[in-house]
Amino acid sequence: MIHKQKVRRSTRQRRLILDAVKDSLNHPSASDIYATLADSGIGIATIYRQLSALVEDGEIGSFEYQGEVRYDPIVQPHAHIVCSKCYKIWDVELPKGINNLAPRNDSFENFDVDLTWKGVCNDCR
Amino acid sequence: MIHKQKVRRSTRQRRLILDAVKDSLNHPSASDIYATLADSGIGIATIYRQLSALVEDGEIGSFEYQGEVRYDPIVQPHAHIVCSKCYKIWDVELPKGINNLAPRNDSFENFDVDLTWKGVCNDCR
DNA sequence: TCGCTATTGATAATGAATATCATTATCTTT
DNA sequence: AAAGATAATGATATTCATTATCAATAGCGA
Repeated sequence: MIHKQKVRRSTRQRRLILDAVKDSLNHPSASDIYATLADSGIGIATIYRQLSALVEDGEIGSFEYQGEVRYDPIVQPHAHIVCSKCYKIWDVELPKGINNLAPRNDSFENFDVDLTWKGVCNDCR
Repeated sequence: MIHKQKVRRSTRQRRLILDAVKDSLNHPSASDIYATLADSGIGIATIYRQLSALVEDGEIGSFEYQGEVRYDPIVQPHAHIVCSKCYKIWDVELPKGINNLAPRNDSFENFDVDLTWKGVCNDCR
């Protein structure tokens, strides 16, 4: 065998963190999740560790924005639109056929796209 | 008058930092530029301050990647393609007509797009 | 229940970026 | 060219997000 697959255990902490992300609406950061689960007694290190693990396991999505990692209950590919004033984030769908527009050639195999529209939202105008 | 426009002064440090970014090929971070200009005696705080100022003035571009801000000699809109293994970055052109695919509606005015393709480059396979 | 080891929580450590502040250098006006 | 106003600098302290360390705990298979 090449790789001993490390078994992922189901812990109270992991279940709570996954639920918190799945129930979220605002693309929370690690410290947002920590705040949400404040009365659970979960340590901040565990928050970071499990969020990374959940992303690695494909249970949640992630992207970086404004100097921190944001987590996303939606794992299906989609785009974001952000306000340059208030920094709020919305989900929007990826343009149809975007993958046909990828710079496909022999030397690069692409399998993912990160797309963010930037503008000023209604509230900020 | 509404705003007293603060005049930007031309300093030796600003010129060197701008030149370093303009001459760069690898989307350098602030500490990359600091290393490049090591024997100039420029302090790290000035590196950060001027890089931000240059972006604000539209002299250079910037984007965040892997937990740090990267600077870009190209200010014209373009996309990036990154390798998920070695984390190298290449410039690619934006798909033609990408702006027509923006989710344009009354409540949001968008004027910029951030597009990154992710995959595995030739060297990493 | 036992034993192995993945996971946790507290906390130290790292790294990027910003704030502070006395000193220096630019630029405009004389 | 000199003076005055103030933007910019450099050293360094500080903040903030994230990761590393490690002894103690708790899943899970035998």
